[in-house]
Amino acid sequence: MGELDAVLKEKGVKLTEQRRRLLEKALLQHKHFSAEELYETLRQKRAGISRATVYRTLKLLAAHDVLDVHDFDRGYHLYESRLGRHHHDHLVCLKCGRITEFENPDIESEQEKVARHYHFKIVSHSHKIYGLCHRCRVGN
Amino acid sequence: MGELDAVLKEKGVKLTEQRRRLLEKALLQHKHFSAEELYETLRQKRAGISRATVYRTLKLLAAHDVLDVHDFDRGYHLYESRLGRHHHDHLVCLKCGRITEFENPDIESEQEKVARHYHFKIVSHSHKIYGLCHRCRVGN
DNA sequence: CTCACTTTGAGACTGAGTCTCACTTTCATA
DNA sequence: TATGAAAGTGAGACTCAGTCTCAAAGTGAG
Ligand SMILES: [Zn+2]
Ligand SMILES: [Zn+2]
Ligand SMILES: [Zn+2]
Ligand SMILES: [Zn+2]
Repeated sequence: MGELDAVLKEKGVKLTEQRRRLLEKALLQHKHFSAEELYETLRQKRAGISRATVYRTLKLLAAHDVLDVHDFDRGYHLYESRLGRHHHDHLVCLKCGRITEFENPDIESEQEKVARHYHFKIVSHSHKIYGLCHRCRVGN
Repeated sequence: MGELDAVLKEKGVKLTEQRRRLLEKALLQHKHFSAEELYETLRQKRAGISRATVYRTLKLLAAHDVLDVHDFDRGYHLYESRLGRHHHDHLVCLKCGRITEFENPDIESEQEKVARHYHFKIVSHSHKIYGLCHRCRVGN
């Protein structure tokens, strides 16, 4: 966590006690998680962090590129740590909800071509493919 | 509108008076619109359609592929008619909100490769590139 | 007609996320 | 160590897009 501490300090983000406790849990989650899930986990561990702080901190971390935020049409956001990970996009199963990650350099570079064509400066992008995953296809 | 009538009938969707009035307005919008915007327009024209019916009908039309629904991180959805249009994806300006459409066959076919690789059956996809549009870059 | 089925509207309700504001913590400077 | 401005926090009120309820109205086959 010392590394993270440094990363955040560099960005001018104070690592308060609440934020440290939140990060400890958030970074352990090896998959996508929601604000409410995280809040509930922290509440049960008596971590002493309010719902407001959970939402505020997740937003802050996302703004500083420590977390990615995803909207998979569930009515709430899912978060995912970016630390030590490559950019990737997602396949979302409409039946079981399973999320599969993929990386495709050709798509990434085509995007840049598109942006160049429109004189558009890319800041981020979101590419989601919805459908049926391997397991869910079988029954169809 | 006779064509649309046929399209809907075929899908088992009754074209009631309210739905017809909603479609009349929705299909005239040549750009992306929100449910509230549409409701407000209809209300001002005294079209006699409730908010509940607007939301219900938009959902119904989206389910039958008459409309596309987009989430551009505004906290509400935008809709767009699919009738007589090609599939396209979007560039979204973070500063002025402008939405630009693009079509890129290479990205589309790479997506299919990705899906094939994961034995995933694509139903739909959403590809959004966020950043600064041509006009907004100038000031930066 | 008639009866079952569908659609509609007014307004209550939901739920993720934000805001307020009094209180606490942090930290630079004295 | 003292001090005060600035930043962070918690409880709970609030927002607001979207959904639900249920009584009333429309539709349509027989
Ligand atoms: Zn990507
Ligand atoms: Zn991911
Ligand atoms: Zn596409
Ligand atoms: Zn579009």
